[in-house]
Amino acid sequence: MAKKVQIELGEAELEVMRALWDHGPQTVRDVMERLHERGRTVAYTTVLTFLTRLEQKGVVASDKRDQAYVYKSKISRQSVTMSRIKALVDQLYDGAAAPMLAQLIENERFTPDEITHLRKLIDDLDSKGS
Amino acid sequence: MAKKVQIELGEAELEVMRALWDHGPQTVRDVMERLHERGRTVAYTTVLTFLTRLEQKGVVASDKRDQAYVYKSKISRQSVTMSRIKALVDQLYDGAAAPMLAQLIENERFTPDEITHLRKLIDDLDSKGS
DNA sequence: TCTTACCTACGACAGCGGTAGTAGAACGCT
DNA sequence: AGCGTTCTACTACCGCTGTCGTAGGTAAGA
Repeated sequence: MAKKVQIELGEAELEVMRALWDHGPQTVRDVMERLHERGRTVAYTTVLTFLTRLEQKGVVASDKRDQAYVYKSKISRQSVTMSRIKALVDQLYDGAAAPMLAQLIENERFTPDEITHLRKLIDDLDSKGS
Repeated sequence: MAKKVQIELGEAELEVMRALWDHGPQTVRDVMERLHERGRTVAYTTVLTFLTRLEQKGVVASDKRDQAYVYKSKISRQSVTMSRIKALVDQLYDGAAAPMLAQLIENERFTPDEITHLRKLIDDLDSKGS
């Protein structure tokens, strides 16, 4: 379970990953359309560049099918999220997650349902123990 | 209280901000020493560049005292944290904080004390309401 | 006064990420 | 066979960030 030392993804690259996470393996053209839907109207070759770089970084894989390559994500959204949060917590709180979590809880607005859900998550922590 | 639309800080810049947050207003040399203590052995002029850029970005202020300028942060650690988290949540979860929070709670290890504290925070949300 | 030490201003450079153009291969239609 | 469409490979460029070096000011000691 060796974690990549760092999964370094830019903002646009992340949106490409999202397209793959949300809609499964796709061609360059597919991904481009997803990005356009989300308001990022980039050129076809730009998307190609993104995917090529992501493949070099080892976070997506491609295989030729019919005319075009189909790209799929090799990493989970969760691993990226956690990696990012970890970086954040390290950079701002020396790795202590609790204070950041506290701040997050205090500053965000949650619906009653969400609150109930969060409480349940916290409760579950007890039984699990550290 | 209009927040900057975006507080865009690099990783090294963030460490400079931390030095200012943790130890108050300081000279270039002071900040450099803080960075060295934290294992970032950068040159004096590099720190100077950081502080100059941060001032251009409007997040630190300087005033001349004796020989050297003393720099101080103009923004709070909290605002930066929230801004970063917001970016993260937007980028990965379309702005829905709860799912990310949930993932964070599930993946991090907390001490019993921290759990108690977190529970209290959640409880307080109820009384406060949205 | 000359030297030394420290400070700031300015310029430079490389790597990365976002963005795209062009060239050339491959496929299909006429 | 020739043409248009589509795909990939390559190259390029700009702005930002991390990193310094050099040059020139100024204060303080020899």
